[in-house]
Amino acid sequence: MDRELVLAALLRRLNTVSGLDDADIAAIRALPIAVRQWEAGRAIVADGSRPTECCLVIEGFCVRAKTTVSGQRQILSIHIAGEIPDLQNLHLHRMDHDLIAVVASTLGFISHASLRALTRARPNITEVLWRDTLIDAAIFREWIVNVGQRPAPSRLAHTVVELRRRLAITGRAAGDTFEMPLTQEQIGEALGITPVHANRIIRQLRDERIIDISRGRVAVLDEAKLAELAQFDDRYLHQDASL
Amino acid sequence: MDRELVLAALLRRLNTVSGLDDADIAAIRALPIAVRQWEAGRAIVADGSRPTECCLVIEGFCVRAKTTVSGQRQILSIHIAGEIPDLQNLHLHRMDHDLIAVVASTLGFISHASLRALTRARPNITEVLWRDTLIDAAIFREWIVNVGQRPAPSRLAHTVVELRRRLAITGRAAGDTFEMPLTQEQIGEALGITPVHANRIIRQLRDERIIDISRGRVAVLDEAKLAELAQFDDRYLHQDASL
DNA sequence: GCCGGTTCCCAACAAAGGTTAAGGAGGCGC
DNA sequence: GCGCCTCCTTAACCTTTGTTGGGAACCGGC
Repeated sequence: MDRELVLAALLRRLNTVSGLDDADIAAIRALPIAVRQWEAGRAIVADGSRPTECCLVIEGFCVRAKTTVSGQRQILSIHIAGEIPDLQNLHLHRMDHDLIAVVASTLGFISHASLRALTRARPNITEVLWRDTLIDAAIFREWIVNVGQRPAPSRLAHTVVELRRRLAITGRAAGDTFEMPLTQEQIGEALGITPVHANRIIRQLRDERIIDISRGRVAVLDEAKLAELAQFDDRYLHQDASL
Repeated sequence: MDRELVLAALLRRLNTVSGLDDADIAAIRALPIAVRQWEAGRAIVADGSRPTECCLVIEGFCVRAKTTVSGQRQILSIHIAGEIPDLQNLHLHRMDHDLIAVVASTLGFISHASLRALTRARPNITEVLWRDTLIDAAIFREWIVNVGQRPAPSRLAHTVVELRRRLAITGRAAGDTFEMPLTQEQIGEALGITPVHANRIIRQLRDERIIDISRGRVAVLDEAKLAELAQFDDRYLHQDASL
């Protein structure tokens, strides 16, 4: 297993606050992680459940989503390798949304018990994990702005730029194309629009030669126009603790 | 000052996880809090700033909001007495949105230094504060669903029911009416619609005798129809740690 | 290679929400 | 009491997005 690679991705993300010493890093490396393969479309943690472990994305893509009483689904976030999308369960106990693998993925499961032991023993790690959940919340805030204020083409552009930026940190968005394995229906669920309208704006941005989204990949055709549309300000990602 | 009352509200909120012992409570009570009056409309913490203290709402109403490059504003959350709307700054350092008092308010400021000392000394308190920020994030998630999936009248209904529920916990929403001191423009900013459309749906819900919003107060006229519209499921508030 | 499902694509029409513009009510300072 | 300012209110018109219904392309399983 490329356990080393996974831990490296996780540690790089956590370490943006540069508060981890060697002993902290060793303790994280020593965490027992159960690696499992997950098939596309299968729920990892279901709304209403009370999980006893957290899920580290090793390879693949996951989304968090809520379904309303009337059956509409809203995607809340997209998660990539190196992230722990259900870290909040360490203190919230009951899921208020679903966590789903959108493509076949490799996942690592870490028991709450071992994470709690870690945070009790090492305050540095507690702060770093806490910070991680705070960045998660910052991304939710920007997602609210996206869905609440931007017209659909800008919404799509912003989401694409955010994902690209996050993938780039782990070296997965080199060049002008990167993976975004969502169907048009799922893109609609993320942006708060219908699949028909998602198709319309994807086509529109393709016709305007700004981005081309097809078969789970995004190709950036015009960097400048994309930036213009997305109005992306990366401060909310809190990548650099010194800024 | 009714410092006792304030601390009681704060402790009740934090204590939903029932993880605080007497020594923890004593330590929180011993926190140095600088009480200040704030005028309506004035920013408490501005986007881009690097605060050195957290703000406890003692009396009044605050909102968090983001302004896009093109000048549109989205309200992200509404905060009431007993809450600490900028607790995330303890680990994020730089604000990615504004915190604003929407009416004249009494605020208590607690230095990051004293909060950090507290969390370093008392792991229970760390977990409780961490949990508080996680509930904050859970409310953001529901806000995304609200803005992304519900039609405008349901959006308004949901927001009203959520605020009412949270006010009720602190005994501020007894009976059929409660305070919601937002202008129609601000209601629009919270729901992701224009002030004109906000006015339209407020009028509509008034005409249909469901709720009456005027002069900063909400009167619930028809409990059943309101519930029907809002489709409110309070699980996301995580009020009871045992569920 | 064929078949059945999913995904993508598209057009016509309907509905929700945005824009512009303007008048009226209420509160506050002088 | 007057004037100013903010907030509320409304109408007419326009744009974006949703709905319905269909067909084409792709993919995995047999």
